[in-house]
Amino acid sequence: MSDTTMDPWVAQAERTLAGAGRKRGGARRAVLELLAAESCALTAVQIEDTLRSQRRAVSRASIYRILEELERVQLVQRVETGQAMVRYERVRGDSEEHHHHLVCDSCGVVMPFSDPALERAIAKVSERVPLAVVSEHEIVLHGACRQCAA
Amino acid sequence: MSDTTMDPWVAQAERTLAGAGRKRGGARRAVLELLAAESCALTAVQIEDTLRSQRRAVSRASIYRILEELERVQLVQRVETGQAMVRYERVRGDSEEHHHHLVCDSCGVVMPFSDPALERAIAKVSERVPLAVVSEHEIVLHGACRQCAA
DNA sequence: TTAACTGCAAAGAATTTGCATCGTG
DNA sequence: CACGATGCAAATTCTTTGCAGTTAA
Repeated sequence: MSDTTMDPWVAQAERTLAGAGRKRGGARRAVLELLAAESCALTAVQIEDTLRSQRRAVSRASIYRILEELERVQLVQRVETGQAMVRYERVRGDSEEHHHHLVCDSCGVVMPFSDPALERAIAKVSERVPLAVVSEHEIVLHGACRQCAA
Repeated sequence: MSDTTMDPWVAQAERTLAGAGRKRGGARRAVLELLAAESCALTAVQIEDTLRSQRRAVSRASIYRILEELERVQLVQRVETGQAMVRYERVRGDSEEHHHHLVCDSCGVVMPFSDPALERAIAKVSERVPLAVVSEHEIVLHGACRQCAA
C-alpha cells in the first residue's frame, strides 16, 4: 500500500515506530489499521476477535505487546470504564476531536462524547493542581442508556 | 462502641446494611472503619496489608466480598487510575466534598483534588449527553508529581 | 434455628513472560 | 547477519467461588 492510500494515523505511527528503531511487522500493522478505523475504545479481546474474523489473526500475546509499545510512545491510550477489562484507543492529535466516554452500567455499552466547555474547565483546573505536569486526563460518565432506561 | 463514638459514615453504613437484611461482622466492620478513616482510594491489597498490620487481619476473599457488597449499596465506589489494580473509597454524601484523582505516572502516587467549576461543567454536560440518566462521573488527571518532575 | 459472615484453598480470567522461529533492515 | 516481531504455551497476578465452620438476630 502506498503512503497516499495509507491511513494518515497509521502512516504517522509507522514513522514514529521506525524512528524508535522498530521494524515493521504484519501483526502490528493489522492492529494499527484496526485502531485507525475504530472510533472508540476496544478491549484486547475485542481486538483479537475482530482481527480473527477479518482473517488476519494475531496472537493475544502479540496484541498485548503491541498495545504496550504503542502506549509507551503515546500513539494509543488506555481507557478504563469500570468494567472488567481495560480498553485502548488511538490518541488524537491536537487538531482532532478529543473525546471522553459514557458507560451504560446496565448493558455495558461504551460511547464517546466531547464538550469544549468541559475541556476548558479541565485545562484551567490543571494549572491549580499539585502536579508539576498534567499530561492527560480521562473523564467517564456512568449511567443508563436510553435503551436500558426505557 | 456506642453510636456517639462511632464514625458517622460507619454508623450510616451499618444502618444501611442492617436495612438490607445484613448481619454485623467483625471483618466488615474493620474494613468500614478503615475506609472511613482513609481520605483517598485504596486497592484491595492495600486494605488487606493495612488491616493485617493493625492486627485485625481479614482474608482477601472477605475483603473482595465486602467491597462488592458495599459497592452494590453505593457506600463505596471504585476508582480506576490506569494502574494495575482497581481502587475503592467511601462515597461522600452531597454535603461532603466530592473529589477526583491525580495520578503520578512516574511513582504511582494517587492524590485527591476537587474543583467546583469542574463539577458545574460536568453537571451541565450531563444533561446534553445521550444517556437517560447520569448516576456518577469519574475524572482522573495523569502527569508527574512535583517530586518526580524535580 | 436460620441465614449471614468468614477463612481457606481451589478455580477463573486477564495479562505477561520464556523461548524458538520468522522476517525486516 | 543481527535484532526486532510473532506465536504458542506456561506462568503470574488480581479477583471470584466452593465449602465448612462460626456467629448474629
